[in-house]
Amino acid sequence: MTEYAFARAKREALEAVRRALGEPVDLPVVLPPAEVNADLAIPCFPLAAQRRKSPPEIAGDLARAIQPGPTFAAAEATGGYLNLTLARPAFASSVMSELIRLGDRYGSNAEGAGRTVVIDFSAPNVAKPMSVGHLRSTIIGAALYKLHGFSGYRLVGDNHLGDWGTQFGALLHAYSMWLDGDAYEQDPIAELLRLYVKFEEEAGKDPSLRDRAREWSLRLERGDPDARRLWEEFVRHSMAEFQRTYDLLEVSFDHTLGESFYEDKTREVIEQAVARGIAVEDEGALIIRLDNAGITTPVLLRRRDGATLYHTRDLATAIYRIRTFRPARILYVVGSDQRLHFRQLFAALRELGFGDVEYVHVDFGLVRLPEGRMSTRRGRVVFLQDVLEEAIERARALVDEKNPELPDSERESVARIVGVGAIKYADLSQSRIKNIVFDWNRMLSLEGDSAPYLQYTYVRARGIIRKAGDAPPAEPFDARAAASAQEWALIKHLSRFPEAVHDATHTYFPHVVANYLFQLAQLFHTFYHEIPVLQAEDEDLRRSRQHLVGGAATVMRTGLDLLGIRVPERM
RNA sequence: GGGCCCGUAGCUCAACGGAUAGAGCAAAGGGUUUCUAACCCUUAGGCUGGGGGUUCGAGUCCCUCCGGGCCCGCCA
Repeated sequence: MTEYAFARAKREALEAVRRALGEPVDLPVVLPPAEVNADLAIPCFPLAAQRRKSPPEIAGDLARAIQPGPTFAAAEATGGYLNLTLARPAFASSVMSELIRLGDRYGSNAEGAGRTVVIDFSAPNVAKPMSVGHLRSTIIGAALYKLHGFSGYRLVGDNHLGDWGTQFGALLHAYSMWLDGDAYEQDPIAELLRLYVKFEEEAGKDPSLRDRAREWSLRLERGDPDARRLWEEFVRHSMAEFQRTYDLLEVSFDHTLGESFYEDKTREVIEQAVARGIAVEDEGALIIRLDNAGITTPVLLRRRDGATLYHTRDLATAIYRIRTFRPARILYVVGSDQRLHFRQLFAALRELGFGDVEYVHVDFGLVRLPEGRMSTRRGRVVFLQDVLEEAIERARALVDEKNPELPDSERESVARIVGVGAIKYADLSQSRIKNIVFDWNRMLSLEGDSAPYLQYTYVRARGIIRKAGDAPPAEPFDARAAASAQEWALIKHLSRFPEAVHDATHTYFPHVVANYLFQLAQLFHTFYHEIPVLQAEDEDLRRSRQHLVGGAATVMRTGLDLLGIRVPERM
């Protein structure tokens, strides 16, 4: 497997220290703060106690022991830190040739080779429009999908539609009572939403409606043709509606196997649990106790009335995935309000003998409105489609203003790329753990720390390359193109892209990549402002700077692609 | 009542246990005859919710209190 220049430098730094000490110590290798004139630093404090020497003494000894060589040009001690300065020409040239050689594969690795990851994401509920709440799972899941692909995993993206359960009983009943045929004809999902809200209102006044809903629910489960036909119609209408949103988001799935797909697979789960002796009757229901795993709330496999529950279906789903895809890892990109549910699910799977799969609940905070939690039932909800359309509209207004000379069709496509990118970036640029209070202006921001800022970086870089006529990259890389602070900072940052990708994949935090790219954008804009490329003093320098610009463009495009964000050539 | 998560500049957020905690927005000022100003450069802004502890070193780990969010067998 390839070791990138930055990782190699860190490894060599440690090895140099080990050689100097004559023993295999393990120390952190960190980046010195900006005001320190060095490229890597090793804190020597942990060595002090055992050696009965002060950290500055040890750092000083090490600095003297490490002679300038092909990797490090200088070593010096500042306080308890050993500060190392990279040999610029060699390092710059390594980074640049990696970039040329790998192109848009730069940053990728083969860690996942031969392993399969199943990613369960998006999973909207049928018969309801997607709200901005569903955006998170969809976008975080899509990013993790690409990130794992970049690490060589075989990928299975599965949209686990909420197309089953008691809510369909309510909907079927409401449909039978209050359907407005014309409205349904016009916009089926809007009418189904109205029916759902209506049912909740009426059931609040007359609880016996819940019994009607249960009856419909039972008819559906038993395969009653009328109930079944309507349900299939609801699913079909919903899928068509979802597809419009997925098209805009440019998200796709390898499978869309909703909960209903597993309905006939729950019996085997129950039998297996009973056979293994882990399922027990309790108050008429069938449960799995998880006290051994430190979980006091048991999993419910079967209700008193014989119906299965979502836990049962989730178990059947996991088992089906394990048998069908043989995954090393299954990711569930689902909100943190379901943490307990997944702890239970994973513990139950281990009890059932499926313990050799790595299960991860990639949880994220809720999207709330300023006035409180979103509630479809109470009409307090922001629809995803509306947000996307508004974003594209705002982006279009801006393109029209900034670049009226672009052809109409290009302005349209730029508006889409920028608008949708802004939405995705607003979500992916912050840690997924925290709750988000939805704010139109914040989510649709097109300046500062936002997708367009990063896209504009690419556009500027591409502008230079285009004007230069796409000349082949300069090799060897001219050392003078790493001489200024701006150039050197940019090169060093480019060298850290593989690490950012790696960290994001391992922690399931796409924002690590987003933050990396934002920094890249800042460094590039500063570079762009102060370092002439096309007007460089001579041909060698010009071509090497051009090469650097090209590398920044490639990394920006690759990184944004991993986040599911596209780049325009002009904007 | 029990459990989990969050609390960092006015606002929204970053920060593998490492040096003087950084950005964006908002505020004040400056920059375009030179590769796209959706940009760049200044300035100002902090007891990292409070209090204890562990560590050479804590925004980060542990305990506790306060504030907010979420969850706690017959919904998903």
